[in-house]
Amino acid sequence: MNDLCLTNTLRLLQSADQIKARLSGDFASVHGLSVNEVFLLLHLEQAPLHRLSRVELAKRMHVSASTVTRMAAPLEKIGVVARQTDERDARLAFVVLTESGLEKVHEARVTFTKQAGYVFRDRWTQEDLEQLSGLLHRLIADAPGNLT
Amino acid sequence: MNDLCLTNTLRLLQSADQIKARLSGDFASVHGLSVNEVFLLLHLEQAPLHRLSRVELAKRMHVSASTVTRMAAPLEKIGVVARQTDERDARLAFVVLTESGLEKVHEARVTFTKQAGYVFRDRWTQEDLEQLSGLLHRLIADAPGNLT
DNA sequence: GCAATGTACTTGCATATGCAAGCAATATGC
DNA sequence: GCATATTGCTTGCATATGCAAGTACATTGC
Repeated sequence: MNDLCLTNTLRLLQSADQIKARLSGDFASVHGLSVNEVFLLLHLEQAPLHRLSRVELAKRMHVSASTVTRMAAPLEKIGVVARQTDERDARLAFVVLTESGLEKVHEARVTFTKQAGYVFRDRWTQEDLEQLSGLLHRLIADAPGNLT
Repeated sequence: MNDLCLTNTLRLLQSADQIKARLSGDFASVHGLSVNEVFLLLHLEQAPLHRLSRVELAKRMHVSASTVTRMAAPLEKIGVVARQTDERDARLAFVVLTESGLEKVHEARVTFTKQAGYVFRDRWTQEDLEQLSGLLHRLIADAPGNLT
């Protein structure tokens, strides 16, 4: 039982590393973005008003606040996100998706979908996929920022 | 169908990030190792003669060769791995697990198993776990260096 | 046998990231 | 209301990592 938990955890992490390695090449060449940058944009896309505070982004991406600060800077420079302050709380500095950023994330989603298709290309039935989807959902259902 | 592939890929990557974040704290405090270092040791543990060349390690870990070179250095310094050359091919520089390294990896496996138990702690039946195990296995079955 | 090519590893440089400290604004206790 | 604590963000420093170039060795083609 516990060994099965270990097996599953190892397989999950190894699968993720493998998939991430495949994705990173594509995003870099097609969109000039890293996998993590695409995830940041996806989080903003699904957020109300297409914006999130930096700490909220950090929590959802499982990175530190400083990482979000530093990831946002170049994304601002290329115009896909902007900085927005809150009227009530001057500490808050939202990261908000721009029009251009919304386009970018739609393009990235196409690439992502295509690559995701390759990952499961062989011998995966609709039923298999739904089964996996359901099981994985249980791992992230309670966490904030589920992108699915 | 393709959307299901995307959903699964997103969920897989998000689950992995979440789990990795949980693990990293534990390995650091309990063993003084990073998650990636533990994976390196696990790869060596399961390899014939408990050793692998640096490029082989790089492939299995989905990192660059230079990363392996640099990861091995501090691990050598603390004595858990050693460098070993090949008689036939002087280019090869194996990373080999020492006795101390073997102990370390057994300890780390205990921690890993415990944390893996927490990940699946609630409402996961034996059958659920076996189902997930089987599905994830198909994602990494063909890749070299499956740790399970 | 030797030149050309390929492979294994290392290193310099650039980027990415976490932690701890610092700063500014808000919230809390009294 | 004011001192203290907390929160959100940024920055300095250390570590981690990839890419490209360099080095040493092996393999191939002739």
